[in-house]
Order: sequence, then C-alpha cells, then structure tokens
Amino acid sequence: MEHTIKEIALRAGVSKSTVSRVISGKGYTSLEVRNRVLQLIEELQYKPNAVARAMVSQRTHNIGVLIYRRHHPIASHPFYGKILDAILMTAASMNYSVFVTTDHEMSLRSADFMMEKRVDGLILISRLQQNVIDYIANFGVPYVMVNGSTDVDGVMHIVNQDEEGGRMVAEHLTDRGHRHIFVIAGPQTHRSHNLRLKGFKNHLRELEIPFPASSILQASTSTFGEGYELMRAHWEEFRAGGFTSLFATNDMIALGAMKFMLEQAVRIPEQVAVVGFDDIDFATMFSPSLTTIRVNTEEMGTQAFSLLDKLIRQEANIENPQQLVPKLIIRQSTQI
Amino acid sequence: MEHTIKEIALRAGVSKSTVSRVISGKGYTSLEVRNRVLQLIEELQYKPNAVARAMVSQRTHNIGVLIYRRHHPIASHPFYGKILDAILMTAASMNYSVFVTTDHEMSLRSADFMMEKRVDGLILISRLQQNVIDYIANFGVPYVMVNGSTDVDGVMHIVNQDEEGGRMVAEHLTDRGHRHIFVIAGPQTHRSHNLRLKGFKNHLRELEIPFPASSILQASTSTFGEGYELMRAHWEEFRAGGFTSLFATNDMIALGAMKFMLEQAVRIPEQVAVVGFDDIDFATMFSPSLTTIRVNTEEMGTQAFSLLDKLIRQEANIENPQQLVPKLIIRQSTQI
DNA sequence: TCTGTGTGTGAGACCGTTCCCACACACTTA
DNA sequence: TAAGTGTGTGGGAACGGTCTCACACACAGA
Repeated sequence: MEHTIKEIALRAGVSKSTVSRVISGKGYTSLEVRNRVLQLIEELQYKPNAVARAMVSQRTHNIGVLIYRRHHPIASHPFYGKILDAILMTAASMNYSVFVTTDHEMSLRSADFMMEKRVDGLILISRLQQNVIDYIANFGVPYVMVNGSTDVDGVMHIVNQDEEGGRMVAEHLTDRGHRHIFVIAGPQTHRSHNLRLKGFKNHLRELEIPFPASSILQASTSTFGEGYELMRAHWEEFRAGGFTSLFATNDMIALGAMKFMLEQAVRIPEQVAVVGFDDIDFATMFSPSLTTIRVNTEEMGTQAFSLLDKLIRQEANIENPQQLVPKLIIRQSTQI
Repeated sequence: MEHTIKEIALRAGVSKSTVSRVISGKGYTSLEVRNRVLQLIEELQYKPNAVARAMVSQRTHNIGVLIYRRHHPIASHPFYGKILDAILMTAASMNYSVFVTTDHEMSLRSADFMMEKRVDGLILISRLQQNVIDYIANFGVPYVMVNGSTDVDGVMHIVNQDEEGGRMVAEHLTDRGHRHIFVIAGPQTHRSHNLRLKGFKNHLRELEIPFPASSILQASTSTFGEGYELMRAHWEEFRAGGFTSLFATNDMIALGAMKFMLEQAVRIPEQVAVVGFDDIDFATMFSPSLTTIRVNTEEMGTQAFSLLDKLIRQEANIENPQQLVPKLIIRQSTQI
C-alpha cells in the first residue's frame, strides 16, 4: 500500500530524478513522460513521503501550538479554543499541519518534544512562563505569542487593545447613568485583565466618577466558578454598596457572578446591569444574554499564523502586529 | 544551534553508533563513555532529530485527529472539544504528538495530508462521510472512530450507550409525574440522536404513556440557534399542547429552547421541566442549570487513543470497545 | 591451547526524498 | 564548423538517524 518514488520510477521506466521533477513541477519533463508518471501516481495512490522530504529540505511544514492553561484544558476553552480554531483553519489553507500541545506545568517537556519533531515554528498561547519562552527562543525556532501574560521586547505578540476595551465598558455604563459600578478583576498575573481594568478606571477618572477600592474584587482565576464564588462570598457587601452595575474583566467571571445573582432573584438588567469581556459563545446564549467587549479571536489566530509564516519564510521587513480593535456588543444584560 | 549525532560523536571521540546506543539505552556502553556523551548532549542541548528517526524506524510517533463539523469549528466545540482535550492529554502522556485537522467539506484533502505526513494512526471524530472512511481504510493506516454517525462493521468505534441514556431521561421525567413531554430531536443523520430518541420512546411505550407524533420536532442541526428557532416557530403549538416538560437530544438544542422560553417568562422548572443530553460545561452554568445525561467525553478520548495505540503496536486480541455508561445529572431545570 | 561467552566499539548500508551535476541531443547563430 | 542555448534525462551525494555485522578484548572452563 505504501509506494516510493523509486517504485514509480521503475514502473514508468524513468529515473527517480525525473519522477521528482514531475511531482515538484520544477525542471524540464516531456509531456509524454509527465503523463505516464502522473497516471501511475494516480493508479497506485502514491503519496510522497513528507518525512523524507523534510529530511532533505530541512523544513517539516509543521508548526506547533503550545498552550499553558492551569485551570482548563485548552481545546474546549471558550476563548482560547476559538483562537486555536482560527489557527487550524489558516494553517491548513497554507498547507501547514499543526501539532497541538496542551501541557500544564511540564511545558518544558512539550517544548522539547516540538523541537525534536523539528517544527518550523511555534505559536504560544496564553501565560507561558518566562523560562519556557527563553528556552524556545534559545533554540532559534521562530515563534509568535498570542495573548500572553506579559509583553517581552522583541517578541512578536498578538494582542487585543484591552485598555481601549476597558474604556469602552466604562463609557457604556456611565452613558446609561451608572455611577456605582462593581468590578471583579481577573488575575493580576495576566496582562489583559490588568489593562482592561486600567482603561476602565482611567475613563471613570476622566469623568471624575469616584471609584473606591471597596468596589473592586480581585479574582484569582478567570473562571465561572470563581465569579460565582466571589459574588456569593461578598454578597452582603455588594447589596449594601448600592451598586447598580457590575463589570467583570472576562465573560466567564461575569457569567458566574450573574448566575449567583439570578439565583438571588436579582433582575438583570433592571436592578443590576452586567458587562463582561471577550464575547465567548456562551455570552449570547446565556439568559439574559451578556453585554460584552468582543475580542476578535478569529483575527488573532489568523494573524498569529500569518506572522509566523512570515518569520519562517524569513520575509524582509516584518512589521510588529497591530493591536486588534475590540468592539462593544450590547445585549440584554445592560439593555432595559 | 542545531546539532547532529555525528557532531556529538566527534566531540566525544566515539562513533555515532555509540552515541546512538547511549541515547536509546540499547546495547553495551561503558560507564565512562556514557557519561561523557550524556554530558555533551546536555551541554550542547542536543535534541535527536525525530524526522530522521522516523525515516528509518518507519514510525513517526505522530497521530492525526480528523474532525468533520459543518456548523461549528472543532476545537472550541463544547462537546467535541472535550474529547479532543482528552485525546491530547493521553497522547502526550504516551509520547505521541497529535496533528489536529478540522476540515469542512474537503476532508479528503486533509486525509491525504495526514497520509503524506505518515501518521502512525488516525482518530476520526463525528460524522465523516463514508468515502473519507473508505479512503483511509484503503490506505491501511490504523484508525479509530469516535461518536461517528453510523456503526460500520469491523471498525473500532467509541460510543456512548445513547439508547440507555434516552431511557434514563424518560424514566426521570415520568418519575416526576410528567406525562406530556415535548421532544426536539437532533439530526436524523446522526446515530447518537436517533438512539437517544429510540431509548426514550421505548421507555414511554413500556409505561404505556402515549407519545403522539405531534409532540416531536425534528431539528436539522444540533445547535443552540436551531433549538431557539424551533421553539420560537412552534411556540403556539407548544403552549396549546399542554406540555409540562421538554427533552432535547442534546444540550445545545435544549439550552436554545430554554432561552426562548425564559424570554417568554416561562418559569423553569415550575411550568416546564427541561432535560438535555451530553452535559457540556454550559449545562451547569446556565441559569437555571440544566438536567442532562452526562456523556463521559474524557473517557471517550482516552479510550480512543489507547485503542489506537494498541492497533498501532499491533497488539494481539484487541477487544472491541465497550460502550460508555451515561449518567443522569439532576440540576435545577427539573428540580422543583 | 582452544573454544565459548559477555562486554564494548566502529563501519557502513539503509530509510525516501531533493538537488546538483554531467551528459545528450536539437537547433540557432557567429 | 564551432560554440552556444534550450530541452530532457539519469547518477549519486546528502539529510540524520538506526541497526546489523564484524571485530577486539577479557575471562572462564575444558
């Protein structure tokens, strides 16, 4: 079932060089020979061996996607999964195959693995530790980061305009008259959560709306469960504070908090308006649907791959990627 | 930055055979030489070239996961994404790398691609068309199906006990006194939806509870949007029918239908109880949380890989996989 | 002394491609 | 006629490993 170029050559009565030429389309081949070889390939279902090809070309045409997620496996993650999907699509359209590795804690080992497989490049998603990045950089393999925890000099990094997004949230809520906004902020270890909060606070400051420390809660993970739990644990404070709205720095936290409030028979948005961030699929599906800032995950994935491809092909003048523009999506949770 | 075994050999003053022996641990090597080589490997950060290794061993230690999804990209899919996660985990723990391919329509091309890359085996998820399966089978590469649309003789297939799950739903609802159950059934093209419905109907028949054709709706896709739309389009029928409960053959449809009902101010579960199927993450998060049948997706992924691994290693006496046991998860949507 | 066995090492074929080079032939042009 | 150019083909090294085989040496037992 497994044929080689040599076999095809033998049957066609030509040399393997000629067959190679027919397949690659480079160099001269007579029409007669070309047809004969092509027919044989079709007949025997010959598939060129990409492993052997990689051996000589020193290019595997494979890339690796490395994701570090402590609290949630990668693929099914409502946010990172979307990015992965986009990468998969784009890569396939450019004839690349993609190794996906999800590895908690022992990311050095999976990096090793990718190196042994001689991937042409790597895409790193989310909060990889610095040592992993150093390790990879040290290897000289091109790589691109997506939504990483920090910006590192000289590293290509695809991110959203998170600060601007935070500002949009503040604008939206204040426009609707809200002056007492409660905030649940995601992990301080993550760049995007910090910037979202920063943009939000800055806008309030510009409007000279007070934002006391008591109106903000620090989440240690950016999960649904954390949102729910924090809301439950601080329910009395929340009620006593006279808050008319809630902003969580991502949708999962927002939804968790909402779920708890709904269970307390709070009417959303009538009594409390809620805004999230990310626009995961579930944001539309939830009842009431969630007003949020859409992060263009598809664009993130596509850009990440295109950028990596350029790095791999060593294209000249590769520009640092532009930050992606977020978009306010108004839904039931703020619409009276 | 990229070293070869030859280089290590040269520096260590031994032959490449010896270095190879040290790395693989096969054959005799003196302690002294072993240490010298190992230290050199460490020092130079030498990573054996898996491509070259695959070339001679005729084994890449790579597998491919092929998914066909018309209406939803794969990775972020709340059900299939979970299976993928489990495959990724298990494969990594057994030192396999995984190519993930999501390809709508043109699946033959992605299959081709995987063949060229000489994967050791394939995992096919969801409803791949017969011609793709034939194509792959014809190639002689080991493969395993997961939750496919049909059972094919002689093909290893990991599935859930869907019929039993359907029965459990009927039992749960009838136990709670429901006699007028509305059903939205997922695509007839898919094995699991059919069996779920079958098990459900059979149980009602056993209890001699009438189940008229008017109480069932046929969905053409198994999505949230479809559930919502169907419920909207048939809302008058539903209200006129005096139904006290709803069963949808998967969670997405159930949640979509629920969302519409909530918008109509229907109280769930007081006025209408709802049961789904799959137990996707959203099922717990939704408000009210959804009673459903849990499909052990983690086990599906794990079993799929283990089975494939056995096929690859040509283990003797490989047993056909047992169907996975579903579990009723009772949540707010049926709990008064 | 001879044979056998356990330990340690190196030479070189091989895996399936690509690609450089040599060569052959047909024309054209100086 | 000689040199050059365009077309078509084959030989064989190279990519970086693994693995078989041959061989060398030490030591045991007959």
